[in-house]
Amino acid sequence: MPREKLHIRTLKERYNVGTSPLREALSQLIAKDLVISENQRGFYVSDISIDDLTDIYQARAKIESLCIEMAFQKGDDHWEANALAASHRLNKYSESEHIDMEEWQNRHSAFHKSLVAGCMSPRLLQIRHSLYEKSTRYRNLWLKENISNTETLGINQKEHTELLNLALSRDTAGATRLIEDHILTPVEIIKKSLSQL
Amino acid sequence: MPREKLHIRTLKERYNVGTSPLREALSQLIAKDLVISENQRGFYVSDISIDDLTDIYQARAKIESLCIEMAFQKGDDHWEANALAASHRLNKYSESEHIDMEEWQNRHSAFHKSLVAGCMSPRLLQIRHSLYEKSTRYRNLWLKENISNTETLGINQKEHTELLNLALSRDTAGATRLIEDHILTPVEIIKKSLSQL
DNA sequence: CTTTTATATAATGTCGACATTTTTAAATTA
DNA sequence: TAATTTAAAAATGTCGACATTATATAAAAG
Repeated sequence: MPREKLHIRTLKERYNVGTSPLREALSQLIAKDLVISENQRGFYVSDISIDDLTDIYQARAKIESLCIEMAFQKGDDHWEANALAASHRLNKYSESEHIDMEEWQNRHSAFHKSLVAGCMSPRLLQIRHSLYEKSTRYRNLWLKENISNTETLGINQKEHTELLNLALSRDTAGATRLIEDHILTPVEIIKKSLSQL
Repeated sequence: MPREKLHIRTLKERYNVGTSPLREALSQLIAKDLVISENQRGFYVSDISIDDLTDIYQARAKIESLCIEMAFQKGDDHWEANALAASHRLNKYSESEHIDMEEWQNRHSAFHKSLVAGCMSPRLLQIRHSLYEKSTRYRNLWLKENISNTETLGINQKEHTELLNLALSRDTAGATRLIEDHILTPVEIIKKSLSQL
């Protein structure tokens, strides 16, 4: 849980590893902003907050928008084809009878990834991925609320097909506006979940 | 040097530390993309390349542009005042007799930082800083070329004052165009330095 | 002479013990 | 009783030794 102390001794026993690998693992989590360390005072799970939530999602929206803008400039036939394929996979699964949330998430993120891939910038894509990972704890709150909410999933789906059409017609202004809204949509719902904790 | 092997034994002796702190230091350098590690095969200094150079600088240009755009929307009186002050400090030093490159760099980055600070997004500013650090090895090549080049420094200075004016008049379109050019200017020069290595 | 195999050498990564620092608890003092 | 000091306990971070893996060298086979 956020702000929870991470005792070296406990973690060593839980994962059956020594000091070195454990501390290196924690180093990697620090790089992902999931863990915080104070010198000589140990490790803690990073805190979460509404401010942090909004900052991350706004940054994500802007970065995603930027990647899409660049992708619309540089994207070639293969980019279009891959986006079309990813959209199809997501569409089919969203219409299926029983929806496994993990599989849906995979296809969902694969679709968005196929769109931004056209920007051809390893660094921007890396930044985008990093922000996505940082939003995971908040996204999980959204998933718990909407695990069986078919209505919001339907709206979501409409936005995806619209996004694909905007991509194929290279409507940059429309796409950037839509994607920013699309990403920011869950924020208000998550805010409520957060204040209930 | 890029691609150089980093031997644990050698580093331990050089810095008089044990295994653990050394490996954690290397972990931090890996997070900064300055070091690469292959499992059971040790650590290496990250490679540099023209592709990487252009990618980093283009990403920097876009992120800086984004931060400025947001700062122009959200910036208040204090933001304007701080930018004005930072500009003044940079201006005065650029006109001074003897220029110490380190001090110039401090004032230079402080000026740009004062502009983007208005965006009020810790995450975006963190991303920006991270990219700036990643460009350091390439920037050093530029500095070696232009350490005593007063002409390029003069052009640079004009752009800075123009940027401040655009900020005070909230000319977003003009500022984003200028800042992207401003950041990308050194790229061609660095490319030449790189191909000479 | 080249390629493959076996051996020796060197380097990496992991572990548990130890020294240092922080935290908790008790005792003393105001 | 509250605050400060002192002592005990617990946790962190560092070190050097050891086991494992990769590399370099030498021998053997084709």
